[in-house]
Amino acid sequence: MVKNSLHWAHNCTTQHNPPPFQPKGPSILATNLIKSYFDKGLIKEARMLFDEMPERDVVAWTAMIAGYASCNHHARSWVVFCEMMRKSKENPNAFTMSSALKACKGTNSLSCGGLVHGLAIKLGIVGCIYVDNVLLDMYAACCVTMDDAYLVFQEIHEKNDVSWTTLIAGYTHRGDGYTGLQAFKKMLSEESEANAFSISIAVRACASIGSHTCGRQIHASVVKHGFESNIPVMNSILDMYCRCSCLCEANQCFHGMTERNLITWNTLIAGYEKSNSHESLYIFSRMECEGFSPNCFTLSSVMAACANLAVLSCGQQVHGSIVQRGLDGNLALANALLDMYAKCGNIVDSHQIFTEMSLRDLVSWTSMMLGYGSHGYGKEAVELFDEMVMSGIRPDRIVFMAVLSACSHAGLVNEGLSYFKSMIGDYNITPNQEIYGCVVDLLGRAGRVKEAYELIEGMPFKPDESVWGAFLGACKAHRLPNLGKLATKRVLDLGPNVTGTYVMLSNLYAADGKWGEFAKMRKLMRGMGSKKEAGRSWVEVRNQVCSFVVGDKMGAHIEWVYGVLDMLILHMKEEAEYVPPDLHCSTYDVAERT
DNA sequence: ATAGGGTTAG
Repeated sequence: MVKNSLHWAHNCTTQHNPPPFQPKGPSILATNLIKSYFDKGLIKEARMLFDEMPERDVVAWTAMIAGYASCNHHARSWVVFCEMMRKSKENPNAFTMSSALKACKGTNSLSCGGLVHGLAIKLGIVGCIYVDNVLLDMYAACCVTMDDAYLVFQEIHEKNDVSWTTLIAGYTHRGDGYTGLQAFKKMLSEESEANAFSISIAVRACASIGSHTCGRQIHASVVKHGFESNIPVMNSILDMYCRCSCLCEANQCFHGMTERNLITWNTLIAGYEKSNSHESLYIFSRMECEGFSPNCFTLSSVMAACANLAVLSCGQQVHGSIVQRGLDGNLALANALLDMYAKCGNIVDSHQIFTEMSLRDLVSWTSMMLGYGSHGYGKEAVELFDEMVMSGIRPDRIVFMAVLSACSHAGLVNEGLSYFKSMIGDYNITPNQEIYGCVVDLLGRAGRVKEAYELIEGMPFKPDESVWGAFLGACKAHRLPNLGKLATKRVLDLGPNVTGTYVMLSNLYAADGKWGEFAKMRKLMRGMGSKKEAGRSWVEVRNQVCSFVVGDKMGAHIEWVYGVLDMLILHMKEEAEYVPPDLHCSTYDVAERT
């Protein structure tokens, strides 16, 4: 009774005569502090303060929801939103909604996002540009198509820069750079001027469709409008040149930048990784000299470069550095590591990384299967594929390619064919040139050349060089020069880039002992002035990678190479009565594919 | 007091 009347008295005084220095209700100070804790990444401190607040209003709740979302703790952000819906007497406002929708986007949860959308309509807070823009973003990120996102976009009465950028990013991030660029052009023609945000994503769109022509145009307008000092804009231009294989321009761009951040370096390192891994590692060392500390992105490109160069000891050093920095829980890095060990010939460590991973994605499984396949463990790769499907991961075209090529190398023809059928029938994946190439290779290696030919004839599109190349390989292996000749004719019909085909055909004649035809073909090739780069092999001797071609007699440290090769041959002989070809004086295989 | 878009890894 006393308590009740006191409570009443308290309410009475605050309502009629509010004391100026003791504001009732939740502390504005505490809410401010929660936000600044999150800004500094002090998540636990923010939570503790929030838990200690005796009263929480919408603003305090929203600060928590927004804080978690901004620190990429999207699931927690959503939990707090749900808690607020149960406990708070106040309704969420537009601020709350946009934060909650950001969390839905972050957890990729369309159902939650739809729920919030419905609630926003019920409470009458759609039409607020902040809410509409993030709704657009959520639908763009969570839906299979852009249809719903575009509906939201159309409904926005006064579209601003953010609406346009979000729309363009929606198309571009799902790989439809073409529509993204169209939207960018529409934005320019309709109302808005380009800003740094829309330019960055438009340049990304150019990169994704491989159009350095469009990219260069936007680069020119960047110079004209004075965006050259904006680092994200310049980073995306740098990335565009790298992805379009314009490494000269990329270099110019990089050196012209007055200010660089870690992403700038990462972009260049990743840009060089595929085409020039040596240079990529050199850029990495320069980056460290200039005082930048590598992160997950840097190290995964560096690891890929080590894998390409097959420098095991280097890769192991980077592995050490990853553990040292506490980054060994990173999924992409673990994927890069297992790929590196496999490509450096160390399938045991590769598999160990795979087993120790607490989380695996499609890339992890694919890399492990490719590793198994290239080491001749076809059966293990097939088992891994089934295990992956059992664990609930839906295979894509690339993982099918991995398992098909593993089957092909291990002679598991019927298994491979059944995966090919399952890919089309169960997963609705239409085979492309590479997949057909794999299946032709699968049949061809097993000597089922006629079936391979029938498969090619039944393809719904024109087979390219890779498909005919696989077929030619089979003709050579099974000594079918006439069929090979026919296949060669078909490749030559395709266009001018055919040096590899001549090499294969000439080797086909050689394998069949038709030295006259062989010589004729080689003469023809010399006349064309074309050169196919010789396939190289390599061994690591005393921490050095020694690379050589078949029949090499004058490479650096060639005596080491032959020493290792002799040792390998000895091992093989002991293992399986293997009879090696005469490696030291191979005459016709100089430019053979490896 | 609380909310928005852009750049890097297979």
